[in-house]
Amino acid sequence: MLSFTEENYLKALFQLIHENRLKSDAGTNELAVHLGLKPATVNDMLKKLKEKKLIDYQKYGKISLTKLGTKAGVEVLRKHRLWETFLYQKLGFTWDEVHQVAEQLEHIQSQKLIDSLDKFLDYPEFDPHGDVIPNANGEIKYQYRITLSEIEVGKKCKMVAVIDNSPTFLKYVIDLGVAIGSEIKVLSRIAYDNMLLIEISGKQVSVSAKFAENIYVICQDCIKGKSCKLNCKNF
Amino acid sequence: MLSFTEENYLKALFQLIHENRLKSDAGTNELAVHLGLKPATVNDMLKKLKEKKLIDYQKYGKISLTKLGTKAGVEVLRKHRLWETFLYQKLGFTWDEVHQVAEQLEHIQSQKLIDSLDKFLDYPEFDPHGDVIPNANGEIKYQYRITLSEIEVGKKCKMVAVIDNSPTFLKYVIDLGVAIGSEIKVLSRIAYDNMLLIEISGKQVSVSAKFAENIYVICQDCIKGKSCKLNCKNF
DNA sequence: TAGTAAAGTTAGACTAGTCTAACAAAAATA
DNA sequence: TATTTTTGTTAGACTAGTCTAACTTTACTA
Repeated sequence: MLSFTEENYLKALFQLIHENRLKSDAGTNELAVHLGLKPATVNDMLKKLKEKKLIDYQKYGKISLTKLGTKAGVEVLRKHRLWETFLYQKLGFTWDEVHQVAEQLEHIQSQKLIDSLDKFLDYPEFDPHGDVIPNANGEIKYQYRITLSEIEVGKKCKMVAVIDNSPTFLKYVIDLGVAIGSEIKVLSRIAYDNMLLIEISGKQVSVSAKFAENIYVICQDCIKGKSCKLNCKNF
Repeated sequence: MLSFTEENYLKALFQLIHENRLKSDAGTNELAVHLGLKPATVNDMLKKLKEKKLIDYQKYGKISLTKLGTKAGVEVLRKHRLWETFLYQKLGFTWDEVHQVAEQLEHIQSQKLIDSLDKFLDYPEFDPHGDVIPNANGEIKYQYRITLSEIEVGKKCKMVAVIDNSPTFLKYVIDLGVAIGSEIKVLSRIAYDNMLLIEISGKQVSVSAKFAENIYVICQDCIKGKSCKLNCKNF
């Protein structure tokens, strides 16, 4: 049985290693930032997780998950996303409210609970932020997708997910009138700082590069089901 | 913000003090037994709870809850019973499975969550074991009731709740074919050890005094809505 | 490639919650 | 009321998880 804390480390590692297509390993400092802890604290826990055969790790080396650790991390992620879906679909929570509560609910220990919840929600594929929900076997059907910042000027795309889950970001997204499923057209890009002028349901808005890097989309070809010319996948 | 542990102590104290009509205060050892901890451990926590003005307590004296402590204890009990109802009604858990999972769920911190859950369940009054669910203001409408062991030979009664929530007890109850709402007739009582011969839906069974003390019922007069001659109330 | 910056590690300390063992007070009872 | 039993308290120790401060290794860059 894993502790609340151990589960958080494994979930974080899984996300850093497997849900970020820019890299495929993790370091102590990076993990510390992700968890909001100090590197020294993380270092202690890494020894413990290695001892328990949940991670592979050598002093001063990079961190990777063992099969066992991966399984545990995915399981927590599955719980998190199922609870988010429950809160959103059944209890009327908004997009930006679900994450914080799911952070607590994901640690409830009961196989029957999570299986029943999955069934109750009719085996959802995506959570309210557009992220894939791992199935009961821990399998994840990743969706092909790129960030809004990678779309060429003049092209259309469809929003499928967000990266940043913070209430601040999500509230801003809602205010802009964008949601999962929205069609977005990139009208122009400012070379200096990569600000974008985009069109959403007829309205034109300027958004920062930071914003565009936190919105996942699928490209025009993917919308139409044509063969995709971009490297339109998560990893 | 109270810790997981503090919440457990306050819930336990509320139950010991207010949901047991035989007594109206609690002691260190008793609380330790209820929580499955050692008296020394409980003693330490009592000092902490007193410091936080959640309990009234003097060295070697009895323990009582302050207004603040009562409020917190009731809130945890409310959460526990709402979650039990959710698991039973929506996720298909059985009577004897809900308690253990609700022990974890009762500590999730989110006012919105519990209010939404209450609404989602259509403001239930009783949990699957027949216990009253405190409302959003912390008010509890206790039901008039006595234990099966107090019913006179020859009289009928109706089961409204169980005291013992352990899976062992609940499975036995199910096996006997009794459930909340069942009519029970007391046919005879053995003077030596207070064993009862009872009739449930036509069948006759012998049950121990211990069993009868863990079943809450309302008497014949209460079923018919007549004035109750027994002291047919919880406290 | 030498020096600096970044990343990672170690040692020592603290808190919350638990325990055991020894002791003290209160209650029960002979 | 004196003695025994029950109940409650204290002191000291342990674990998990966290921190700060000092140090070491690796990576970057001038």
